[in-house]
Amino acid sequence: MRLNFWIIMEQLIREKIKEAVKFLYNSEVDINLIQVQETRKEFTGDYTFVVFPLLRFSKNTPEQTGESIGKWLMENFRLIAGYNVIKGFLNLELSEKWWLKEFSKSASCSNIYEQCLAGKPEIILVEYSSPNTNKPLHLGHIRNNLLGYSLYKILKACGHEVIRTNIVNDRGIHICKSMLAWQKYGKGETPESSGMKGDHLVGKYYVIFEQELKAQAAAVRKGSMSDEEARNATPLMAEAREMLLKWEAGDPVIMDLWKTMNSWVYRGFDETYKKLGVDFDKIYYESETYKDGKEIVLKALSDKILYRNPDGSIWADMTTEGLDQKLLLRSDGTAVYMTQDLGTAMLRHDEFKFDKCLYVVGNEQNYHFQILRAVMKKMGYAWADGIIHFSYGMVELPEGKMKSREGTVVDADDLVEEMIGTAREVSLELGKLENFSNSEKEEIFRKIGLGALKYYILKVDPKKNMLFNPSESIDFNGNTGPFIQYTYARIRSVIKKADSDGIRYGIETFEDIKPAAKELELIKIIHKFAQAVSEAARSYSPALVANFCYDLAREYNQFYHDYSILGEDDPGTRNFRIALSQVVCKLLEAGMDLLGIEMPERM
RNA sequence: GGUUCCGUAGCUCAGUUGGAUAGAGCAACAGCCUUCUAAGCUGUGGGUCGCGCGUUCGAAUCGCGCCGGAAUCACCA
Repeated sequence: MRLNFWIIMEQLIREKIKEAVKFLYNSEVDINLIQVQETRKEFTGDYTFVVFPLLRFSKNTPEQTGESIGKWLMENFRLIAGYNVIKGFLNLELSEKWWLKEFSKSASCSNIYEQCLAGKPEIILVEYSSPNTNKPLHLGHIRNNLLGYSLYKILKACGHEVIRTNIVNDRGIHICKSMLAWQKYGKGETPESSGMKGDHLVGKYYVIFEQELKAQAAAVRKGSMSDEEARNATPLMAEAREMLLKWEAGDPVIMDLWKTMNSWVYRGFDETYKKLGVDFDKIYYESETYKDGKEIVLKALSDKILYRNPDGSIWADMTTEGLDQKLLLRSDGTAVYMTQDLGTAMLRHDEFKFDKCLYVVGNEQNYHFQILRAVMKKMGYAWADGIIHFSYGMVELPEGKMKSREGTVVDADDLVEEMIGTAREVSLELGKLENFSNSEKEEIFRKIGLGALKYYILKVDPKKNMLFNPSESIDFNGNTGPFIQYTYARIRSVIKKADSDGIRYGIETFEDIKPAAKELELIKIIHKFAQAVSEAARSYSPALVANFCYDLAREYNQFYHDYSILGEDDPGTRNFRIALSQVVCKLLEAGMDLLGIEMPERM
């Protein structure tokens, strides 16, 4: 198995330098002192050796030391074709022939991810999406879904067995709120009768509940009552609590309503998931897992790992781990959020025996997951080490956080439609798709609109909060999804023309080619693909893949602009350029696929 | 107040385990379509990497202290 050769090469060079130091200065040097890195673009060379740490062995100036080592490498390491020393930096050049050979090897390699395989394959669960069934998905969920799906793709590309899961939060007081509002004010409205998407319809009644509650709270409010107290004192809230009790008791009327309204929501969610292109292997429902959680808690209580308060509530004392006391079961015996997460984790481990379980959940829940892992470890489940909270940042609007109560949420469906609409507008204005049918055009608009949205979100470092300004629409130029898609479509078009012109091309050894600077540059970037993907898998960051795709596309566009491909007279050079284009095309498609972005063949 | 995360160009963001003169895009300005797609390419301007101190040959990157922003500290999820 061939690993990433930038890294292998680096290792090789370091070993050679160790040899050089032994020969030249008669000292055994710790290999970790030998720093080799990629040469910065503005200097000539491929790898740079930083000589400063070795000065104490050479007892010479940085320049002299670099010069001596460079000379020795030239004579004793045939892959090095040249070197130069600038200040304390020794830049080493690999031979062009070597690069060309590597290029033809990768170009003819059938498994594009071959070099991404690193480390031993693991079983990894990825939990993402995790919606509530009382309101539709919004921009925050979009970031969650895209990150989760992309992580799945990236980890899988690196050879892991990855299972996508979703936990649906389908029980609790918030669900009862929308049910109650529908019961009281809904007049039997259904998705069919209203023409609304199921999740939006249910979300509408959740909002109605909140409005009604606010009005009632204002009416009952007296004296020094806090907002919270006033809300809890309303008749409406009392009704909601009563409904929750009935739900837990399995009241047939309530269960029926619950199932009906949930089914509306699921149909709505499915539509949104489908549009976003995300999918799951296994869906868990909180209404089914919270009971397992209770059992785990009760067992731990009898094992004296937990303790019971006089009021009957059950707690974990996490102060020894530097955390707080944590409630795991209410005094009335009902489950809290943590309870169901314990149950779900256990179920998942029983079912899949995962090495890692990745929770794609916003950074607002950092504390929750810290506790979850610590509690499970305290209970003696060693595999809890595999619980990893993939914590991502919030999507903020110019006026701050999105708040459903204040109506400042950006709805997922609306946003997707808007993006496709903008793609349509821009595309029609450019007028490049005239001989396409309407359905073909719509398919292209969809890919571009979604590509713009997905790339916009995934190119940002996941752990950072990001800003979305709805009044400035997402760009289609520059460092964007459509730019990369455009580059791809352009290459497709070149290859199509080569075919229709009857030009013969293929992957050869390219031994006689004298590559131009831009072409060599392209070859080098191409070979960073594996590095970007495996690094993205290691650090859980789709952004690395996104930024790699952009670099590659930009480099190709410059190359495309500077050189003629099909117009080139020399067949060997022409063939080489077509091969370069083909490989870039393949890598862009693969890289964007890791982000869940589809590529249009024309645009 | 405790804990965690963030602070890089007017705006949105990159910046590998510390390394050379800090990188893109957007916005502004100036060029380039009779030739494989101009959703592109080229150029110009724009920076005290929040502030200070320290660690060292070398700091946007590591440590400490401030300043500013966010999240969290529920018998909510």
